[in-house]
Amino acid sequence: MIVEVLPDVSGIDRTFAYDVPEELAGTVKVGCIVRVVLHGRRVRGWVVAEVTVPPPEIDLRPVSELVSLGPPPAIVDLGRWAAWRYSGRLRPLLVAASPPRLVRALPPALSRRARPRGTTEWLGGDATWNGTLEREIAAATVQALSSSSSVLRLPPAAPRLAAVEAAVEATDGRDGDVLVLAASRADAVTLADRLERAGHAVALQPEAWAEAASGGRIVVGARSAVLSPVARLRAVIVLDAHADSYQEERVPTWEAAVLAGERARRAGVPCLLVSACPTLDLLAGRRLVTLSRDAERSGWAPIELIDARDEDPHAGGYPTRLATLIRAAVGTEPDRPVLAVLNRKGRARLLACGRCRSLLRCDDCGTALVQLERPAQGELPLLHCPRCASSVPAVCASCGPTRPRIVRPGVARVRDDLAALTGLEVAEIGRTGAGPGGGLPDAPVLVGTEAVLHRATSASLVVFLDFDHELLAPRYRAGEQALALLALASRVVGGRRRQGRVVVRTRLPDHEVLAAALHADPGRLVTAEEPRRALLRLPPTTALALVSGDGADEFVTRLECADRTVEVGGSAAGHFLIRAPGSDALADALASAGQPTPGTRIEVGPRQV
DNA sequence: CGGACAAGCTGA
DNA sequence: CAGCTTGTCCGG
Repeated sequence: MIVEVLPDVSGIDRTFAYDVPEELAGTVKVGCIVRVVLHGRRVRGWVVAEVTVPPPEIDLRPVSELVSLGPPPAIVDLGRWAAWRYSGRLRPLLVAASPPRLVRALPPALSRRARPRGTTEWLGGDATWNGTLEREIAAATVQALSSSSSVLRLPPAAPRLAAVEAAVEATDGRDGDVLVLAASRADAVTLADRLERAGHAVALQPEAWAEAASGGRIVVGARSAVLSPVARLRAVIVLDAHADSYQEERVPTWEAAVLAGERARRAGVPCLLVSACPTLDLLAGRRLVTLSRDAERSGWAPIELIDARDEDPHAGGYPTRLATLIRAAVGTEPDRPVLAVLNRKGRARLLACGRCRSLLRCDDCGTALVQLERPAQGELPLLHCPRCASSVPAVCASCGPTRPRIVRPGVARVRDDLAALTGLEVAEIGRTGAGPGGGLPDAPVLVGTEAVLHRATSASLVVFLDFDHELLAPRYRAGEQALALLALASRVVGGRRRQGRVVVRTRLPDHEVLAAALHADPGRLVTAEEPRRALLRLPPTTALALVSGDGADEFVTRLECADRTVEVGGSAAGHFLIRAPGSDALADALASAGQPTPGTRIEVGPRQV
């Protein structure tokens, strides 16, 4: 037997043929991790194919050793598809699909145990929900599962466990296992724990890789679990499918929700995407199932707007109403903290009119304008729109020509300002640090970047100190990402049922993202966003890729010769934005340009555009 | 990636 | 021209 082996060596992007010796003949299969001698080195690699015709005039070396079991053949194939779809190498996908530690043999498969119906406990933060909502979620889940590909819109604070259990139960008649993806490792751990306590056998990925492969368990994990070795699937569920964390940040920049759809399609099983705020990309080509208006409303927190245009520009700091709201929340719920969320550090500054303090935005597309150069003495500055690439003089929509002022919260000052304003202890928390024993600091008010929303499990109030940085971020998905933040905040405070509140300080109180959250109707953002995307020819109307790095120039030149369906736009120095009519056309076009030279980065579905 | 080997540079 | 660096090629 002869096999093709892909070495686990980062610089090598091709396979080599090896001979399988007699003693390994029964055990070496596609997906296995083997050791081979390559160029005098002993390296690991994956068996990616069995070959019937040996390459001519090469005396083959033998496979030295079987190192570990690896992804099943169907996952090797899925990895190949993803490498094509995201114009990258297969190796990173096989790394993600492989067990974290060596696996020599699989544990026994679990036989299915019948669980008595109706005994499920609703645990943890879901305790305040009554049974009516769970029944509505279960019915919607069953309805969604009747389509091969659907989006279930569940409000942020709704018990996602109800949807997972309903899906498990509804597909009980079929053979195989349910695969559930969660947006973060922490979420996956929590979900696995709750499912186990409800009596299910669970294989948490990646550590229970072998258990997932042997079958009979619900397979739960974060992004990479979409490549877990489930031999027989009966459904795939992606929770919080809108989350950015589902996209791999290194190239190839594959998206777990996209792979989940393809995996389910190949297995002929339903793929259910669950999200409080489905993006246009998720909705494209899928059936949308929603709850009743009442049920959806109950899962979003009430949003309170603070119009920053009303603030006295000379007073500085935050308005007193903010202090009132924070003190009230601390007073009524002293055991849950107040979270104050600051926009990410180092983001672009916004410009506001020096007179009326309203933001200076592009007349054509609404993007925040930036000031690239200092104006000449006595002249009004020229402002630049990063999206339209046009330059306009500084003119305020309501007061005419104006001298712009930079709006940026003094990052270091915010904590002191809030402490002075509220008279409460305010602690600053970052992505990791602070707090004894890795927990959150024990202060009634916590300030940090959006990471605080991921780190705190519960809060009485979430305050977005300057939401305009999210609303107007120079990325086409800014609106969707901003709504996702409001959804996350709604979940952390527990929606309407837990009397949680979300306060948003903004100069754009009529923005459709805020309207969507205020009305607990994410569809409002979709309606507003759809025509804009079509007009500006952005996804899902088109598919994008960003080519950068050393070989970008050369690669893009070859691409333009090889394929006429794509459109190449240069943007920042050395970066090229590639636009194609769809993701398949994009992948084919990029593949037709041949192998990019080392140092060329191809980011399919770029996030920062 | 990392070893092999060739071409290029330096100093006596 | 030995001895070293730098660059390019290629792997079964």
